Amino acid sequence: MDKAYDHKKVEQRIYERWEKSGAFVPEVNPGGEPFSIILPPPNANAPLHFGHAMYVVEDILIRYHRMKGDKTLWLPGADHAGFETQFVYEKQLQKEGKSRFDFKREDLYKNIWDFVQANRPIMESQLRKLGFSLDWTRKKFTLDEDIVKIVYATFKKLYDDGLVYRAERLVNYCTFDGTSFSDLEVVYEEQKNPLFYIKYGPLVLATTRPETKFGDTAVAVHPDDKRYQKYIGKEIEIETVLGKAKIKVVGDGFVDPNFGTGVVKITPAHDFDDFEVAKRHNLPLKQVIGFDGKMNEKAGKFQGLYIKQARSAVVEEMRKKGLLEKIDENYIHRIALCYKCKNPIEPLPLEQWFVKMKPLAAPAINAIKAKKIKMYPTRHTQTTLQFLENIKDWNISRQIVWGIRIPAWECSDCDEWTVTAGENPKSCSKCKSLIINQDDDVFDTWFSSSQWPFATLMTTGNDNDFKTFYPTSVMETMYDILLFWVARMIMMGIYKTSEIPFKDVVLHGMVKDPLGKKMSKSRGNVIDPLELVEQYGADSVRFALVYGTAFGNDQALSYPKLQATRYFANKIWNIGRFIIEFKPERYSKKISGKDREILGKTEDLARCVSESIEKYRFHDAAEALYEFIWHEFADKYVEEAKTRREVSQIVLEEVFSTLLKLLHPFMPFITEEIYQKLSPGKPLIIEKWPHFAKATRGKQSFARSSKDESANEKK
RNA sequence: GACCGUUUAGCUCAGUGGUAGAGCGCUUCGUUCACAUCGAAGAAGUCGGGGGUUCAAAUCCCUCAACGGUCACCA
Repeated sequence: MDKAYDHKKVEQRIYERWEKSGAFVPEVNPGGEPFSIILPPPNANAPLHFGHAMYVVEDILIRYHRMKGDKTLWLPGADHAGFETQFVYEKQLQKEGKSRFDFKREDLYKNIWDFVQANRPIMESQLRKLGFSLDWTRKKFTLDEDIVKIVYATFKKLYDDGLVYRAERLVNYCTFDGTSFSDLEVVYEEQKNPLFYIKYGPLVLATTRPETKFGDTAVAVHPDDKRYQKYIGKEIEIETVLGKAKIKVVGDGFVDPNFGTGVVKITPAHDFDDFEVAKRHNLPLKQVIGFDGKMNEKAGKFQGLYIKQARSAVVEEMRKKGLLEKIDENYIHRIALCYKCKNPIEPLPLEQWFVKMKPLAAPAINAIKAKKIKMYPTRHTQTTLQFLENIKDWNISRQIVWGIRIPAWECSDCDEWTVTAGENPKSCSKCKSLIINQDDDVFDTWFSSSQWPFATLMTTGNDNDFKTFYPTSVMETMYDILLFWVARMIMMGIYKTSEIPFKDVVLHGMVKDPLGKKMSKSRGNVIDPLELVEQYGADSVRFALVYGTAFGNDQALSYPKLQATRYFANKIWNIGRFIIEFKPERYSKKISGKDREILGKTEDLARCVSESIEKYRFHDAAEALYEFIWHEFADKYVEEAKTRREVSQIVLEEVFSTLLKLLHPFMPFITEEIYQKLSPGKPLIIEKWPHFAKATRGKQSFARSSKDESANEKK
């Protein structure tokens, strides 16, 4: 054996051997209890980031259960990541001086498809380099034909059940990206913007958006506001930048008499509140901003100006006409931004497909409250319930091409929609007209993702997989997509299969840069996990991510910690070297008190590690392993063994072999490599998990209790 | 505005009622015999502030503060 551990000589060779031997497929334990995790599918278009490296905790669970003899499945996949991927692709087009509008729909789709197919293998090889024991024979892609078929069928079922409807509503529209978004994809930012006080005939009102005034169809005041009661229900004459006009005054409780002047302009086509007010008072919708982000013909001479230009132009005109009473320059409010390009989101009226969420949320709420689905750390339960209890209908239409095209056709004769489970309809389902056109839009990528657990297991090619592995045991991902993904999987899973999609939701924290800042491309502080794997070895990176931070908390990437875990790997290597290569002459077959003691403590460690893994307290397990292997086994037992007259090689090897097994889920490569040298034959990955008696030793953590005992010994 | 998280040794962080811990850093010593990627010893903390419960609080309760985050339609 080399004097120091060299991961570069080991990792790839070991991984290939595991994969070829079939160790990753559940059939390796045919008689065991099912244990399954569906890997959150990484975006197919991009290399992995540090969040993905945190999937190491899934590998720990999988390897632990595999060694325990469970029929264990970890199913990998890739996500087409609709808008995200198209966005990346469009950036690339931009560099070439092109835009998506230079291509026909089919060509653009084909190009992105090729782009994704070229990138996907990178991501998959990276998962291998991290040592993840995924069953590659069952890998799925969100655009696989059989997956798409299931997504279509779900949409059809929702439609038939009256849970999907098409309606013209205000949607969150990004005029820069040219698509609408769901509420979750809107981010809010505090900004200081001028608040303009505008004269409306006899009234004055405050607004941040004077350019939308062409879309006003009323003015609202609070019904009890004495100042304005005489106007309610009447029309007032106002002078505008486009000349004289008449406008209705309505009384509505939503108006806060204490804000501004207590008068609000009602612009139903461009404001969510106003849209609701308009519904209550039967006010018309007047759209003055187009989907291109420019003022339309209803804005008169301001037509063609972008929103921001129009705002200053209108303000300037109002100033000239004396319509501007004052400007509050220090007004701070929150404005809606596109989560991706950070430009303002425009509320615009658009016909879209919506999913009625309340009926879907109710059973999900019940499942969580009844503890059929549990969350770790538990604090996330409240967040999820709060979201589900206040849920609104979900806009699932996206105006992009990269995704699953919505299987709905509009009749050009009767305007009725025909929805199918994917097949092309011959004619309109209502009037039988032959002239029908498919919706151009595609599904929100989360709509298909929400079906991932059952969609994958139904399409592995193995008919028993769904029956065997659904509901899955654990859904593990980062907490930032709890609402986007996990909550929706619960709802769609229960809707489609009448069963929960998974039992335990386990959520890891964010890996931040060494200064504790979130990694992001714009900040330029992104660290490639694979570079660290190259430098420190996969085992060290894995262990560093689990060790030293309570599971579920955010952590800053720490180079000292990576170095420490690499030293740890080297320490283990050298313990192995000592036991395997430096056999002194004085070994005996007698088992001494010291031997019995270390055997007992090792059993305690096995219990501690097992219990910690099952409670998703991976950091406890890692710390116990680190402490025991280094400071108990190596520093005390092995050191002392050098000076003893007689040493039991059997105990030495037995304990060490147990330690390798316990450590294997965390550091699979080095443990496998040493294990093969210690006892060539059966791969460690499918060895039996160490046995331990059920009895507990009290509440103290293992690491501490072992320390206390050694302190006592000295006395 | 509501909710959540964090606040413990110089740094990064464990620790949910019973005499304050780890890694890194620092000090001293040792070690040619598995490992200098080693070993032994040590210095270092009013556990954010204040109040309360308890025989006992870093840990439970109340309150305040700072930082981070999530959700919420206020023009």
